[in-house]
Amino acid sequence: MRLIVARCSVEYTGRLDASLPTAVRLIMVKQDGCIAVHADGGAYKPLNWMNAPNTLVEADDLLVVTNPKDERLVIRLEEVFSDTTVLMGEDPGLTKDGVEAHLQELLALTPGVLGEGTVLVQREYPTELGPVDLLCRDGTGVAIAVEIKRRGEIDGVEQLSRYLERLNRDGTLRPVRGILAAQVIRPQARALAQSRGIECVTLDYDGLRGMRPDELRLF
Amino acid sequence: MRLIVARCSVEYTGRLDASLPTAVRLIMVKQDGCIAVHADGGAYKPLNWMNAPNTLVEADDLLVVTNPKDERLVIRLEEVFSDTTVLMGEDPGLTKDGVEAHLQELLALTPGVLGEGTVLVQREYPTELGPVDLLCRDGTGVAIAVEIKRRGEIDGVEQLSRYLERLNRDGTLRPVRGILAAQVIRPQARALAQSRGIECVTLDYDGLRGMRPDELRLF
DNA sequence: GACTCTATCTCGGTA
DNA sequence: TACCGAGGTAGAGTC
Repeated sequence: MRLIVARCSVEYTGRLDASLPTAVRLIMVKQDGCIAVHADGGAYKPLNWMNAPNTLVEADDLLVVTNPKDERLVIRLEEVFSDTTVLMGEDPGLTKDGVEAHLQELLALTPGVLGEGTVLVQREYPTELGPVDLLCRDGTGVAIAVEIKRRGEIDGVEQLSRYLERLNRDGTLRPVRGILAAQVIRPQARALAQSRGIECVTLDYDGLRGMRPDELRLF
Repeated sequence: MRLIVARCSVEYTGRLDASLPTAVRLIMVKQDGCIAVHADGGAYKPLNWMNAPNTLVEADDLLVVTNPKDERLVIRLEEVFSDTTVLMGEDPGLTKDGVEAHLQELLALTPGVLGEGTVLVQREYPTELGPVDLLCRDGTGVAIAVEIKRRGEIDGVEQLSRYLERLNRDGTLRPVRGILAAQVIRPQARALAQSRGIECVTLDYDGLRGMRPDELRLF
């Protein structure tokens, strides 16, 4: 990784046009060729950047980065305060715990929390509009489409509504109940769900984890 | 801005749990207190980060960052290769051209591209659910709600559907046509739009810019 | 503070 | 490659 601290101005042309007047900034050039220009505030977003794959040409006081999609980043260096290169090697990468996929996995193992007698039919049940997270049947045999979210918001209700509309066209499934299952559900999402006859279930991630049959046996 | 290059491991707990095994990385500590940990690949996203406002406590070989939302980032420094601080000052910030707001501006000037005789009634026409980008009337006087996007996706269709549902309750407007106008429109969005009777119009940003009356007069 | 929506979204998965 | 969906989305604007 190459770290340049310099007074510079930057122009980007591509998906839109953006320009950055002169100031002192950090320019990060990474091993894979991608570039980010950071100011001294706001952790996340670079002011300007260019992702790999791209081509970096250095000429005089200019850094010109172009990519196959005809995007172009031009950095004019006006005063370089430091320019150092560090060898870092491969990164082993991040492991995450608690994303939507884990919720789905856990809920698939314990569908009973959606109601006494509920059993799993299929995960990622396909429809024309995309896969339903879980297809279940309740204690009386009625089909349930379950949309799982970490945070239940209005989008999730819309998504489930679209699936339900499609699933209810299928005579072998109809009528299909809808359940939005999430760790927290926003009042607005709850209201919209109710107005469409969609049920809301709040999930307790640690609770679900505790109910996994394989883990129960350990204690 | 403080730049630390170090062999380190990182743990984040908060909205989820994430952990990063030992490797050499760049740790950026910015003036506003926010922190980002970068590997030597992938321009945009830090591996881990913590936005302002937060509290940084440095103790021995640990950097512990906590914020009011009970998120916590712990960086264990195992070998520090460099640790430098640079003064950068305020950044004048980025100016952009070609974002959705510009599309809206241009389309408001040339509503005719939505159909012969179409005229603008109002930009940002308010509804209970938020403002409709453009309210127009077509050549025959029928109202049109226009949702403008750079990229037309399924969310845009949902958004416009909600607006249309509200607008059609208004006797002075009803019936209201819906148009999704975007530079590119995804097939799924197009399909959903069609099933809801919403029309799709593809916009050419440079073309629109060329049609602006004030610019036409220049040539 | 809560809500809404844009984004050069990024990133990962899949067909 | 394009499409689709999740994200610790972030960030800006509004109320």
